[in-house]
Amino acid sequence: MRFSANPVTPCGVSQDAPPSHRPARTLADIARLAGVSTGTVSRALAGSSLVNAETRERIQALAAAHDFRVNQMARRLRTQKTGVIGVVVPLGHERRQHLSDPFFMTILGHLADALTENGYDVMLSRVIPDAADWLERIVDSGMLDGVLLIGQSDQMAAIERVAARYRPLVAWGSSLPGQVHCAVGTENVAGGRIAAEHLIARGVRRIAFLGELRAPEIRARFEGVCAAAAAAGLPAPLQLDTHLASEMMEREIAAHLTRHLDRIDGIAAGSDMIAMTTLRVLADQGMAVPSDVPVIGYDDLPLGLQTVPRLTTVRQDIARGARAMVERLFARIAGQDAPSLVMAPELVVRDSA
Amino acid sequence: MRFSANPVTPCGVSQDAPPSHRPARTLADIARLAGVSTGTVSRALAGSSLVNAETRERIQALAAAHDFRVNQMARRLRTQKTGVIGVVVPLGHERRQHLSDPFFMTILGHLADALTENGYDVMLSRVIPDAADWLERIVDSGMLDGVLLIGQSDQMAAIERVAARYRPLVAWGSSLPGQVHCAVGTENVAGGRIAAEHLIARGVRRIAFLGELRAPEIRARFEGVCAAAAAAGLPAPLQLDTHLASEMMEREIAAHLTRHLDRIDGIAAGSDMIAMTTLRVLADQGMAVPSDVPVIGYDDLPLGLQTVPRLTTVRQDIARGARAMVERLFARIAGQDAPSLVMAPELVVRDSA
DNA sequence: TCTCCTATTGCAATCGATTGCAACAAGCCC
DNA sequence: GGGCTTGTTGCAATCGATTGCAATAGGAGA
Repeated sequence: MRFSANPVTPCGVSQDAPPSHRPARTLADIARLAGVSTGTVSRALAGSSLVNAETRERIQALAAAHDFRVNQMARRLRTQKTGVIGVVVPLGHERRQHLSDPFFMTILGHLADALTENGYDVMLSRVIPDAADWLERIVDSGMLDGVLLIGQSDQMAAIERVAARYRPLVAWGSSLPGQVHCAVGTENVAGGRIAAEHLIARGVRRIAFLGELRAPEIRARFEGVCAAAAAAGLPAPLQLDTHLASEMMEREIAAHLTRHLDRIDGIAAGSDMIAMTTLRVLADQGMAVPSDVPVIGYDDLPLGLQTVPRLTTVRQDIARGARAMVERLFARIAGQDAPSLVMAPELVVRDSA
Repeated sequence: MRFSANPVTPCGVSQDAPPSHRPARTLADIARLAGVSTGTVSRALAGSSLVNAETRERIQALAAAHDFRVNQMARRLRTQKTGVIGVVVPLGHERRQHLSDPFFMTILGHLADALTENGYDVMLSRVIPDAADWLERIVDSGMLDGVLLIGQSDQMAAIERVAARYRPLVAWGSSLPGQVHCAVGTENVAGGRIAAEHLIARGVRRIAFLGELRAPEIRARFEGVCAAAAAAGLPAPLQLDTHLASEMMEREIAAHLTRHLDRIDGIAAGSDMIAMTTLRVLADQGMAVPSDVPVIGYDDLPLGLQTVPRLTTVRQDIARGARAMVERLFARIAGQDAPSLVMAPELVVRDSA
């Protein structure tokens, strides 16, 4: 805690000096005090060179003394720029998935960093797309200069519809051929293939894939896993639905494994969170990873470094993806065009497979 | 993915029917179309009983057909209610701590849920309090109906100063005697004592505390640990600074443990994230938990269920805390008074201690 | 038929800033 | 001294909605 030399109150907290005058709420208040018009005050506070340097400083001092700050609502209405970017998490399938899902949070953190560094505020919405026009409501609210979507969920149709007329919109997720909206993501089919090939190289022959297929990303990863298995002449992988809501995930995986563990010898998880939960369940069941059954994840969350054993996974460069999303969004706000980005996934071999 | 029966484009996405008319942007557009005044349109869209049911429906239909949505900026300027709550993460010490810290994210998720359920939007700010008036800028921006602070960091003075005049402000964190701002948190001294007592009951005699003391919460937990040790006639615990930025944490803990492991026989961590990283480091160093050295965390994050061994910890009921913060904030927005809340921490015994 | 009441609707002020344009003074040159 | 530039400042429209009050029409009641 920082203690200053000021008098200290009973709670052990120093009080900075209060402003000596009563606060002013509007430009007009300051204008009256300074004996000028509101226009001049507005220009002075904006640092415009149109106003005399002396008056400008006098007005700024006055504003500071009355700790005046311009009303952003009014300013933004007038200038038609809000300085706010919406970061939206659509939970189409998986309504129970919590906002605290580590993948969301990792990418949200990077997005928030990039946006605040550029002077934008972040408006966070976790929406359950009940109404068909959920995205229209967001983009047409007049509150936002642009929108970033974390994941497409099962809302491709709604996103495409809006993107056709609303430019400053960028999504994290898949780019399908012919898609009009700008998306940043990794090549999920290739990623799935890489994961499976790694398992196969370790001698796995009967792969289980944990994850459900309604989200396009997860479905693509599964397709990659299937392709690799087919190419190696192995039987088709066993696909086991796994919901992302953390409360249910552990029970569900445990049930899957007790039922199917004798029929498989390696696990490709649809995400790192699924993989981490799987490690936990396997430990409970007395199975050793990777010697009894190797496990590979997908995402490369920082948390994967903390597990025992450390998670082998397929890396999506989330930090780079977030930067790319913000770059593309700014380009689109500036009226330029910005194409989708598909990043190559990368195998990260640690200890679990 | 949901496929509808509509014609399908090459990207495999169905196109919903576009609106048949060109979109209307303002109330005045709709008013012209309907042959009424903007006032009537405004009332009609608000569902006011002042306008004839027939006209009301006609206007609503018109608005829907031209997919019109009222400009929130203008509406909010006029009504002086923004419908937005700021959720602010001050990073005073620990500037490098990332927004993706699981504790932040867990509480943020709960706050966001509670706020959106009540029809509020969430504006997220991660601020590094360089300027002395960082909080004034936020509360006086005119964009927010209220502010929730996640953690007080080392900014007690700034928070107290603003809280003295700005009512709708609630913080997560400590309540010090005489404090004017409303805080919701747990009794950290008691929590620290509980943790240490549990270790001591397991036979630990030389406790190490991992965490740095600039944040008031962590400091209080350490005081509790010290009190318990003193009460049991044990030597003073060894306090080891641990930064919260995840990149540094593992290296730092590893360095601490190689230096001091022979002098301690039990570890109380300042937070669950520190505890989880400690488990990971101990596994690397070939130490068994809890038989060689027990480890206890603090927070009870959902992630603690996923570690091997499962984390023994001191529970803060984050969900309840988040609900309490939102309740108190709403009370304050409504002009009522709302006192601070100090919740009792609770020991959660799992496998790590 | 006249008055009064009620159900609708329009008018215009208002929220608090920004900004193009006009106005004005001082200074300069010829 | 008149015309012109330059540097400042004020005026007033504007952003897009909300809302108190006035105005109107039509019907009911006496």
